[in-house]
Amino acid sequence: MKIGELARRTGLTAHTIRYYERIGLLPFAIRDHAKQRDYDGSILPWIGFIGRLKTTGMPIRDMLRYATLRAQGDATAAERGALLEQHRARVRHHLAELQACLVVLDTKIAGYAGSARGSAGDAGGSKGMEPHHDAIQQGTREPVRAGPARPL
Amino acid sequence: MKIGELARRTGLTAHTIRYYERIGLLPFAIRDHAKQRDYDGSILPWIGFIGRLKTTGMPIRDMLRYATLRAQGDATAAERGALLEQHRARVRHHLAELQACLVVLDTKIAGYAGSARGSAGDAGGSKGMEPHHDAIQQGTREPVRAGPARPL
DNA sequence: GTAGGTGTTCGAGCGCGCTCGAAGTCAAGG
DNA sequence: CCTTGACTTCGAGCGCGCTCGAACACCTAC
Repeated sequence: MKIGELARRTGLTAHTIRYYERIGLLPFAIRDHAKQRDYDGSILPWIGFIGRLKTTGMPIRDMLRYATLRAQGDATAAERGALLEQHRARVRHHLAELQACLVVLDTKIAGYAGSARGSAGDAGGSKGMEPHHDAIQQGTREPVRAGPARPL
Repeated sequence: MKIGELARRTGLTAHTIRYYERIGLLPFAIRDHAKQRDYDGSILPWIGFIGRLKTTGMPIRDMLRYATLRAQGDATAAERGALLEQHRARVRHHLAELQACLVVLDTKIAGYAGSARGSAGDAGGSKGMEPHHDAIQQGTREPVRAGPARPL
């Protein structure tokens, strides 16, 4: 399999695949007579797993650590397991946060739906807002004016 | 409330708060006699909400859109509602993805735990891997060698 | 009066994860 | 033979979301 087909099958771009190889996230691919990368199917599960780590927000440097340990063989299994367990804990935490945020979002949206016609006012529950780090206690109403939003 | 206290209460840095004001995500704060920003508590729920949008992965430009609509008053309520609904759909989708990934992670970790001592081999289920975009069908085993991981 | 602490503006820089373009090589098809 | 197209390497550039430092202003306490 050449890089183009691998790209098609993984949803990555050829550029990205080469980039992953460059940084060591993918093994150095065997080249054919014309010095082109020649993949076999065994790379696919690994790329799939990388994709899942990425989806769950693992930074590349951690994936790299995992990949490196993997390359070192069975002796590193325990460390790899620990790494994944830490990651899982982070993912679970994030998941819980997301669920909490979803509830707030639901409330907010319900507020907008409720005030469908006529004076809308402050949609959704404007209390119980949690800050970035659980630091907000006080709460009145959200401000109505926002600055003259530059195009960024 | 001066910017330092607001920073403490929100978990943001003063730098970040100024940045948010600059780009229009926070309203232009009233300045006191010494031209220092003087906040009242009404900003807190808004910052809290921004934090939640951020947690759920909304890009700043979308928050900006929301903030701008908000600034335009009740007439934009419907559009704001739609915006949040779209966002909610994305968050739900992402949540589902995360949960699926968590299952895979669990399996993998169970595999590492199972092979605690002795020959570890390929920990976790090495089948059923989904690619980045559901494009991988084929699957054998993950590669063992990874390139000489450059420091990136 | 002076030191310390907190604030101000401005613009540059950073870390991440790609993304892209240039210039060249190679093989197959008409 | 010549075109087409997929590949190669290399290095620069980008979009995002901050992050930081410089140089200066101001208030308060000693």
